Order: sequence, then C-alpha cells, then structure tokens
Amino acid sequence: MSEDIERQAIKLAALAHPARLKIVRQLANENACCVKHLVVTTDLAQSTVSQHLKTLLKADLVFFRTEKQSSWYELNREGFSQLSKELDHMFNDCCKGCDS
Amino acid sequence: MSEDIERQAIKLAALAHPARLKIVRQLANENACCVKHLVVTTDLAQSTVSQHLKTLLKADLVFFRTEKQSSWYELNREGFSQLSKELDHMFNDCCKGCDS
DNA sequence: ATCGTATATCGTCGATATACGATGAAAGGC
DNA sequence: GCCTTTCATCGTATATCGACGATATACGAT
Repeated sequence: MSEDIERQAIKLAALAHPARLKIVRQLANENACCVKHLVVTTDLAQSTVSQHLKTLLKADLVFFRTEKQSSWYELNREGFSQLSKELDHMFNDCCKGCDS
Repeated sequence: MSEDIERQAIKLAALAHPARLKIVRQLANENACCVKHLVVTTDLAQSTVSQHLKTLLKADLVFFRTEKQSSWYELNREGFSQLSKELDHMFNDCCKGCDS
C-alpha cells in the first residue's frame, strides 16, 4: 500500500539525522529525558533540540508529557519495533503475491 | 561511536524517500533490475531514477554491475539486515555499559 | 563512421531541512 | 507582585534535496 510507504518514509526520515539518532539513543538509555538534559548531551541550541523532538513526535517515535515546568520525552518502543519488522519484511519476503 | 551514527544516518536517509522505498521493494521482488525497468515502474524521469540509485549505492544498500549496455542493480541484503539489527539494538538495549 | 539504446552526470530551481537567536507562555520560588 | 527556569514557537539565514531536461559516455548494430 502506498500509504504504508509514505508512513515508513516519514519514520525513516525522522531517524535519518545524527542529532536525532543521538537523542533516540539517550532516550533508550534513560527511558525519559527532559529537554534541558538533551540540550546538554547534544551540544545544540535549545530551540534546535525542540525542533528535532517535534520531528520525532510527528513520526510517532516518541511520547511526550509535561511535568511541572519540564517536558519529558520517552521512546515509543512499539513504533520502533514495528519499523524494524517492516524493514525485515520489505527485503526478505516483500510482496509475495501483493499487487503494488 | 560517532561514525556509526553517521553511517546509520546515511542509510536511513537513503531509505527515507517514497521513490527509493519503491525501488527497494521492486528489487526485493525481482532480485535484480535494470534502470529502464525501474523508470517504468516508478514513473519518474530516467535521470531522477539514476540519482536515487546513486543514493542507495552510496549507502551500501544495493550492489551494481554492468552487463552489455545495461546496469543491473541488486539488493544488498546484508546491509539491510545489519541496519535492522542496529535499529533493534538501539532501542532495546543500547549502550549498556558503553561510553558515548 | 554513424546511429540507436541505456545509463550517468550536469545545471538549474523550487521546496524542504537545519541551525540559531529572540520572544513569549507556563509554572514555581521569592 | 516580580524573577527564574523550562520549554515552544517564530523569524531568518543557509544548506541540502528532489525533480527535470540537456548533455556526455559507453557500446552494439549497421
């Protein structure tokens, strides 16, 4: 399906940047991080980090909640495992019998 | 390692485009395709398809050989499975005990 | 040598991505 | 009330992407 491809491309694009990969690794290690912490570890401006987080959020790769003054971001592990499975499927036994 | 992140980002970026995902699916189905065939199935200009194939090639996601006047492109299945494993690792048990 | 076919590369241009600083909103402490 | 901290968003400058047509290259056929 064509929408699948679009959605996959959006997820992959969201991951296809060193800064966002670093953020994801950080989140994988710490379960949840607030923005300030990610600003320190990525060594980028706070506005830039917020922008990257928005990209990850739009791709359904992270969750987000506010607590006091802070925003906490957390990995969406299901989103990742779905993507990983789709990648496997795509090159292993893709489209045996499907149309597109 | 930082180079790992760069390399992963390049691979992910190479996949992060609907046209290139379609090409990859086509290659997954047919084992090998020449450019002309991909031009027909993607409905893009030949120069555009060549450009996309170059992107996939630089990311080590496809192999390439010439035969007579044609270029044949083929999936690098190892490249894909490596990427899929790295993705799994990244969000499952990334960096238990490593430095970066 | 010339022609036709298949492909790669170049040049261009609009669209999108990436970075930053500035500004403002929300919440807590004084 | 006012100040600080934390974060999101806006505006802007720049870089990269993605599409195309035009051109170059390679090679088999005539």
